[in-house]
Amino acid sequence: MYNSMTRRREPLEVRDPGRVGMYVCGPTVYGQLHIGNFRCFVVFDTVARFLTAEGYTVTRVQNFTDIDDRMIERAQREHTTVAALAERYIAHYHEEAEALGILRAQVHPRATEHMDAIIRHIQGLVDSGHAYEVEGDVYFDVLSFPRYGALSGQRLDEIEAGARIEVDERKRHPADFALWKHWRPGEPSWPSPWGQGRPGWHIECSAMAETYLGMDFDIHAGGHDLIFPHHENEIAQSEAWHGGRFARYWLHNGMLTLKGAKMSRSEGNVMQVSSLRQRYAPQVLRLFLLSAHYRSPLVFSEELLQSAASAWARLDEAYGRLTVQGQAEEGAQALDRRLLEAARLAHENFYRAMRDDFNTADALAGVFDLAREINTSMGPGVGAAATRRLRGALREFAGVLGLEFTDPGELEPHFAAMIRQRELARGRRDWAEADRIRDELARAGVLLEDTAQGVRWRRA
RNA sequence: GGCGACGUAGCCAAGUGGUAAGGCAGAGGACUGCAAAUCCUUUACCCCCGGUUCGAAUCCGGGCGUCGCCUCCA
Repeated sequence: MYNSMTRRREPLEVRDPGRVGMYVCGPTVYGQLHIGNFRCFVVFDTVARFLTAEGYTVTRVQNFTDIDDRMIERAQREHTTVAALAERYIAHYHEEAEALGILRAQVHPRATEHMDAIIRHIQGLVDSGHAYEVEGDVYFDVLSFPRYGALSGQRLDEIEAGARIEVDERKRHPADFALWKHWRPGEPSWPSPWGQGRPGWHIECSAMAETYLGMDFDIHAGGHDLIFPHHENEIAQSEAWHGGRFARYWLHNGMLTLKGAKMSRSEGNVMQVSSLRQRYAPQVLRLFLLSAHYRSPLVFSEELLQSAASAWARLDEAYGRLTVQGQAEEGAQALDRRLLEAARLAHENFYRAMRDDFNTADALAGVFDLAREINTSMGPGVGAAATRRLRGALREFAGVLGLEFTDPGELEPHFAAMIRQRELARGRRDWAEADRIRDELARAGVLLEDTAQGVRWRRA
C-alpha cells in the first residue's frame, strides 16, 4: 500500500502481529456533512473491512472534533451551546454513516473528553522545550523539531516565504502553531497550567491516537487536504515529546470535486448525503465512491451517480438470480464446474486487486466478470451447492466493499397465484389478460421477466 | 513563488516495460406475443514533443492542461 510519508508502495508490516491499529481523522461537528467528507470515511471503512477479511484484528479510532473556532462561531450564531451543537451533528454523522454502511469505529473519541491527555501532552512539550507560552497561549516551536516538513515536503524557509500565514509577532516562527488557546469571553474553556482556555486543532488527534493506539501505531488516515499542516503538526507534537515514530503508514484519500473545485463546506459547493440518499440507494453512493482509486481525485456528478445506479442494478440482479434459481439436487456437472471456476477466478482477482493498495476499481472488475458469468450460465439446472458457493462469493466481495445485496425474500402467496394465473392466460394466448396481470404486479413492486427457462420475478 | 497529484474510448475508470480490465451510454444482432432482463458483436493515434530500450500508456527530459496543499478543510 502507498505510504504518503515515503511516497512509495510498501508491504504492510504491523507493530503487533495480527493486529492493525488505525486512526482516521474525523469531522469537525459544526454542521451537515457532505458526500466529500464521507468519501474519506467510506474509503477507510473499506480498508478496515478488507484488513479484517485478511485476518487482522483491526482497531479503528475515528475522532470527532467537538471544540474549535467554527464550532464556537456556529453555536453563537445559532444561540446554542458548543456541546449541544456537537451532540446534534455527532448524531447526524452516525445516522448518515450507518446509512452508507460505514461500520462504527471501535472508538469514536471526542476532543472535549480527553482534556487531561491533551494538557498532559502540551505540558510535556513545554517541559521538553518544544513549546512555549505567550500570554496564556501555548505554541509549538517548529524549529525545535528538525524533521518538521518530512510528510508534506514543505521546508520551513518556504513556508515563511509563502506569506499566507498571518504574522503574529509573538510567535518565534511563522509556522509555529497553537497547542492551547487562551480563553476569551463567551467561549467554552478548561482549566490548565496556562490558565483557562481550549486546545488548538492538531493536539487532540495526537493525544487521542496515543491514548488508544500508542506510539508507532500502524495506519494514520485522512483526507489529502490534511497532510499540511494538520498531519505534519501531529507528527511534530507526538514525535517531539515521545521520540520514535508516531505512525507507520500514512494514507490519504483524494478529494471529491464539484464544479471544478474541491467539495468544501467553507466553499459551499457541497452535496449533502442526506439529500442524495433520497434519490440514490446507499449502495449506489458507495459504489460511486469506490469506482475510482481512493487516492485519485473524483468528480461528483449526477450522471456518474446514474451510471453507478445502473451498475449496481446489474450486480444486484445477478445476485437475485442466485436466490430464486439453482435448486437442483444434482446440478449439471459441466455448468456447475464452470460457475465454480468463475467464482474461484473472481476471488483471486478481487483479493489481488485489494491487496494492491486497496484498488477497489480493479477489484470491482472481478465482481462484474463473475456477474456476467452468472447471467450467462445461471439457470434451474445449476446445483444447489454451486449456487450457494456463488452466493457466498458475491456476498463476501460485497461485504468487503460495504455493499449489501437486496434479498428478495420469499414471494408472497397472492403474488405467486397471480403469476400462475398469468401463465394460464399466456397459455391460451390471452395477451391482454397476461399484460394486465403483469402491470398490476409491477405496480405492486414485482417485475416479471419471461425467459426461456420460464417466468422470473424480481422486486423493483 | 514552494510542495504534490493527475491527463487512457462519448462519459467514468483499471492497468508502473511486451501492442489496452471493468462499468455507464450508443449502434448492430440473438432471444421474446409484447415488454423487461440477459447474452454476443462493435467503438482507443493511451495530452504533445524529444530521449532510453529489441520493445513504453508504463522509465527519463521538456512542454501544455486540470486539480490539491501552503489559511479552516475529509
